[in-house]
Amino acid sequence: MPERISDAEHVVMEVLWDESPLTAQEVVERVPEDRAWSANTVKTLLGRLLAKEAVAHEEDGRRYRYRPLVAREDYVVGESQRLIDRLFGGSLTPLVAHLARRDQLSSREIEEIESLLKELKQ
Amino acid sequence: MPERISDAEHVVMEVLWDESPLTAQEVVERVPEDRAWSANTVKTLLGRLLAKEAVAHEEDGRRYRYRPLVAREDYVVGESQRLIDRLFGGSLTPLVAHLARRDQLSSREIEEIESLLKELKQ
DNA sequence: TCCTATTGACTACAGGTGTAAATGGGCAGA
DNA sequence: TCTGCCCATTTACACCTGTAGTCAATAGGA
Repeated sequence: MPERISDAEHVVMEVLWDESPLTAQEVVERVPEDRAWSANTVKTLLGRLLAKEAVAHEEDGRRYRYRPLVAREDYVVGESQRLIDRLFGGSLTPLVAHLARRDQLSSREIEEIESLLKELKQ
Repeated sequence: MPERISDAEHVVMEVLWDESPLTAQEVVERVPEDRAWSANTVKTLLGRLLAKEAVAHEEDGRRYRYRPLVAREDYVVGESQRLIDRLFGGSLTPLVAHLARRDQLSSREIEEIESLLKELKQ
């Protein structure tokens, strides 16, 4: 059972999911600018992710290269399910209904979802 | 800009969304049993929700009656959007795709969503 | 009138989180 | 060999969160 990944840690995970393995320095460089984190902050987060066994590191000379242990897919599904359980009694339909009604769905999106569903029915 | 409502606070909000206004004691009685909170815990949460202006209270004799200031609809849409922004670049389609592929969608749900979308297209 | 139960306010406290500075070991250049 | 730099680890610290105990006021019963 992997421990929960916090918001800040998630940002680091996204970097590693996008490309890995990376050194701490490389992660620092790839963190979105709007975060404006110091290198130390990123290293702290990497350390915590190591402790949570969400990433692993392998030695590479005198540095480490980090790579994810948790699949993005699993994280994403887990978080989504958590939200849906908490807010919609576990069913996806009301979420779609909510967002759709709030005009969050363009007709392009509607069609995308429709064709997705058509595939699934087969 | 309302402050973020924590998980535990959200449980209290659900009670008040379901029925309000309620006294602190009544909220305590309606909190789901699996939480097993002491009355003090619930009162602390109510106090924090007051501070965050997520609920208001009006005097009623020597007690207060609490009622939500934040609409459930707003909270739900806000949290959903937050997740979708964080994980899916703001678009709902990949969320549906993910959950659907992971077999989270029964054929009944698929049909519900389909008919929902059909309505929206009109 | 005095005691007790109730109620809201205040305080507590450990663990998580966001953010980072201090520290210590090794390597490369002077 | 000394010195500064780079890297990972350790420590720090304030704030949030979950969970609850204590206190003071008050109202109702004895």
